[in-house]
This record gives sequence, C-alpha cells and structure tokens, in this order.
Amino acid sequence: MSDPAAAPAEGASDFIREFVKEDLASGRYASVRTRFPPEPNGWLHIGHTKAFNLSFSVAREFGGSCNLRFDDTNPEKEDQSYVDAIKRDIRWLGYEWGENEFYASDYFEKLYQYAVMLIRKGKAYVDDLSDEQIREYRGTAVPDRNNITMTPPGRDSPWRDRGVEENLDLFARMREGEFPDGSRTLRARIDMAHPNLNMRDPVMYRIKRETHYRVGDAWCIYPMYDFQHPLSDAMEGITHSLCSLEFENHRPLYDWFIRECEAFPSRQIEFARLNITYTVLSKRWLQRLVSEGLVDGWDDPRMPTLSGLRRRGYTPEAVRDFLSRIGLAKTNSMVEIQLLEHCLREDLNKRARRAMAVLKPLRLIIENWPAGTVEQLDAVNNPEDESAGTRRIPFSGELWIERDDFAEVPPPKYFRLFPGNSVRLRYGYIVTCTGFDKDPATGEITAVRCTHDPDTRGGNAPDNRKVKGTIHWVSAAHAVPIEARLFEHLFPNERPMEVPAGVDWVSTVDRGSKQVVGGWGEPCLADAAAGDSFQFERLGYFCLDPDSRPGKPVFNRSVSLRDSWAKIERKQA
RNA sequence: UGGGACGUAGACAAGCGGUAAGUCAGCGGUUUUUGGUUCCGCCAUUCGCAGGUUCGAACCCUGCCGUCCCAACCA
Repeated sequence: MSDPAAAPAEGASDFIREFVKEDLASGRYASVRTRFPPEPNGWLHIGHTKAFNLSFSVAREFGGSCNLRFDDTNPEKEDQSYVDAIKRDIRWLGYEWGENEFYASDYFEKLYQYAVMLIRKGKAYVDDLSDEQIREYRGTAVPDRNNITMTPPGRDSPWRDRGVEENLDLFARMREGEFPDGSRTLRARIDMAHPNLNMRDPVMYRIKRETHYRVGDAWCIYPMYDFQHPLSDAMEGITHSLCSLEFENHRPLYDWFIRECEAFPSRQIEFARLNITYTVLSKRWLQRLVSEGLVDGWDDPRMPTLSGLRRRGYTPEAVRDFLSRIGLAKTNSMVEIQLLEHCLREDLNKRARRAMAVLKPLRLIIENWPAGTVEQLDAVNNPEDESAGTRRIPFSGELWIERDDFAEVPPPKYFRLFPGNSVRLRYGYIVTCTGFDKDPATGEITAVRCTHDPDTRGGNAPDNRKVKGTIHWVSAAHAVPIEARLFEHLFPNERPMEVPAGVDWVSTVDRGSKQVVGGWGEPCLADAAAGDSFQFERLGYFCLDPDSRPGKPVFNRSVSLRDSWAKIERKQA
C-alpha cells in the first residue's frame, strides 16, 4: 500500500483511480482486480473501448489484473461467434488477459447454491405471479398533475411468505423443468415499498427453455443480471467493478446480494459512457443499421464498431490516444467526432507512407515534353520519418491531375493551375499553363495544356523564383487504376438519436455517406497489402480494403487531410 | 407525492478554501516542394442561478433551476 509502484504509471488521474488509491491506502483491498464483462450478443464498438481500456489500464497501473468475463446468462441472443469477435477486438486494441478468461455460465451451479442459501435465510422465494402481475405489484409509476413521474409503494406478492421448505422444493422443481416457461420466478425478498424500484423484490431466476451456446440444455432456469453479476464479481475476487452510469441505481442491490451471500465485497463504481457526435453507440441501433441494409455489415467502415474502425484504417494507437484525451467523469457527455479524427490524423501523419493518387482525373499535356521520354523521379516516402526512405516515380508528357487543381477562371487566392499561371508538379517540374481543351457540346474541360521548364527537375527553380502552388499528379501511361471509397458521417445530425417526434431516426441516415470513385494511383500502390495505410498527398489517409483484387486496389478513405482551402472557399461563397 | 446522479468555454476536462490547467474545435500569424505537418499568438474577470459562512468560495452551507437514469422473467 505504500508501494510506490502502485502509483499510476502514465500519470492518468481521475476519480476512479483516486478511489482505487484510497482503497489500497486504507487497506480495504490488498491488491487490485478488475473485469470487463461483455455479453456475447453483439460486436464491440468504440463506446466499449472506454470501458475495457479503463479496467485493463487501472489493473496494470496498480499492479493487478483484469479478467475478461463473458456475461452469458441470457441464452436467447448469445453466441460463440460473438465471443470470438469480442476477443479479437480486445486484442486488436492491445490488451491481453492470459488465463483470466471466464464465463458467467461456468458459475451456474455455484449461483444456484447461492440462491438456495438465500432461500434458507428467508431472503428469497418462489413467486407464481406472471410478468405482468409482477410489474403491477411492483407499483406502476403515474404522472402527477405536473407530469412528474411518481411511483406508489408496491404490494407484496401473495406468494411472498411461503415457507422455506416449500420454496426449496419449488425451486428445485423449477430447475428440474417441472414448470412451464414464465410460470414462476425466484425473487429476492427485500422490500416492496423501497423507493428504489430495483429493490422491490427483484427477479433472480426465470424459467426459459432455451439452448445455451455453452451449456446446451443443462439448464432451463437462468439467473438474472442483478443476482449473477455481483456474485460473479465476488467469486473472482474483483475489487473494483467498473461500469456505466445506468447501473448506479443497481448498486444497492449489488451490495445487498454480496452482503446476504457473505461473499467477497467487490466495489462497484460507475462512470459516464461515451457518446460521439454524428454516430450512434448502441448495440440495438447498430444492429438495425445492419439488418435494414443501411450499411454493408458490422464492419462497414462507417460503423463505430471496432471492426468497422479497423477496416476504415483506424489504428489501435489512435483509438487509445483518443481514450486518453476524453477523460473520465460522471457527467453525461457528447464528444465531438473531430477529436477522434484528430487523433487518427496525428498518428497516421507520423506513420503513413505518402503516395500520389488522383481521384477526379483531368488530363495534363506537357506540350514541350520530348515525345516518348520517361523519367524516374525521386520522392520522399514520409517527410515525418526519414527512415521510411525514398522511391522512384515515373514522369512523362501526359499526366493525370486533380480536376480541382485547374480553374478556367481562378477564384480569389487560388494558386493552382489556370491559364498563364505556373505550379510545381510535386517532385517533378515547374509547369506553366498554356491553355486547355473544352468539349464544345458539354462545356467540359477535357485536357489542360502546359509547358515545363527543363531546368526545374525535382521541383527547384535555379533562379529561385517562387511558385506558390504544388500539385500532385500521376503519369498516365504508368498509372494503376484504383477504386476509392469516400466516407462521410453516417448521420447528418450531431445527435442522431434526437429526432423530432414521429420521425424514425433510421430515415435520417445519410444515403450518400459512402461514395465510390475510380481514380489513378502511382505504380507503388499496386503492391499494397490489405490494411496498409497511405497518405495520398493533399487528399487524405487511405487504407487498402480487403475487397481489393489483383490489379484493382480498393482504398477506404480513413480521414481527409485538414483543408484550409476549403475553408477559404466556404467563406467566399 | 418517488429514488439515484450530474451541472466549469462550442466539445471534453483539470481544479479538493488562496484568486480558472490542458486538449479538440474556432480565429489570426509563421514555416513549408502536401492550402498537410510544425511553430507562435488569441479564445471563461468567471464556474447553472440566488442567498449565506469566510479576510478570501468553482470548491463549504441553504434554497431554487436545468439535464440524465430507474417501472425487462435484458445486460
């Protein structure tokens, strides 16, 4: 407890770490053990990372350990595939749990014995009330004249005072499968007048004939969260059980079960869950996006799932950096997605190789280029990392440039290509625009013409004249065709869940949030492997998608570069 | 005539009775062969509001206001 090694390594500090420190100092606990308890009924999203990053980090910082425990007590929706996906995603973010992998379903027998213990103590009883009756007896909330919700005290179930022996017998027969689904429950005997609804004799067990993905048909009664969770924590010797705010109302119950079962006194501490603008962080909502085909599956790069972020090109480092920046508190908060994007840019800027690619191609013809000549030019792979080295790029008399980099009539402050103006072709030559070709029928610019200054090879002018603009390009004869998938936020609204009455939030999904375009890339892009990240100069960061085929790489735009020109344009408009 | 929490800048968030950190966003400028990056400035006389205690209050007390959560045999 006076061990200096117990101090947080990274200097992270928040109210939970304060509590942990106090608990160690006071001797309440001798060491730290946390847990991350996902239910295997869906994919992990970035909201979950806040929770498991916290529990794993706190454990590590205080020299303890963190268990991965699957909270699999509802066989209806759980499946092994989710277990596998969850494990894969946690590892991806960089956490390992070694031998500490547990399943609440492994505790079914022990939990049953705890329930028997509570029955013997007169603290639990078998109830014959139906679910509707239970709800009614619990006390239905009614709006008063000020429309404030109030809840009258509940009434005792007529079965509440059954004798211990009868309860024991009935509970055993529930387990044996003598009663139909839903016909009886085991309830904790606490206080039907308690102001906290959770304390009004919560259900501990329900009868449900459903095959469980791990224990099969061994059980037809399954424990409820409120009973199972504290005892699972206790059995694992969890000291600090960290969970989100909505469980605050359950803490008295959590403590009650542990106390009455005389189990290890785990401490539950709640914190605010993560919300991010322009997206939704709820399994149910994400599930709907998938099932209604609004996205291309759980790993669609627009999804906030870890598999989606990974496919989008997010790195574990960027996600962890994000988590370290959002802080930890009990205030309900909505983090701007710009912060997440900033973290990605910052990470990729240091690590991603640069490459040139043109996404809205326009032909550039260098009129004074010696016909048939091809030159190999040197290019830096990453100006932020000298060790990344250099590469050669072919240059010739016909190039692809970005359509946005030419203007027939330049707007104010535009310093790209327009008739009479000079720009530098990155790593190439300084060229001067001599004209352009236009389709007389459509008015579309079909090619831009220019001359190059042979003395500026590499981009430097011997006379040191300054050229304001530098644009990217790809040699037409050497370009590899690429597909680029450009993503925008899934929702146009900062808070997609807050829709006007009568509007289905699903209808607000931006159908144009995924845009597929064809373009041209420099030759090195043909050799990219799935998952490789590049910065396409002046455009953004792109990650090779597994949909790529030989000769046809597909790139997902992870995030665009900051674009101050776009801001100027916006102001001018 | 319910219970549990939370209110510090546009968004997060430090602050723990001694006179408002930091980050993102935004704005202005610097550097730059990416309108990227870097770097430098600016951005809360005030902490939901009103009283009170104190030499001194974002921090303590009282009242009020606002927001969130709770009425699954889900977790």
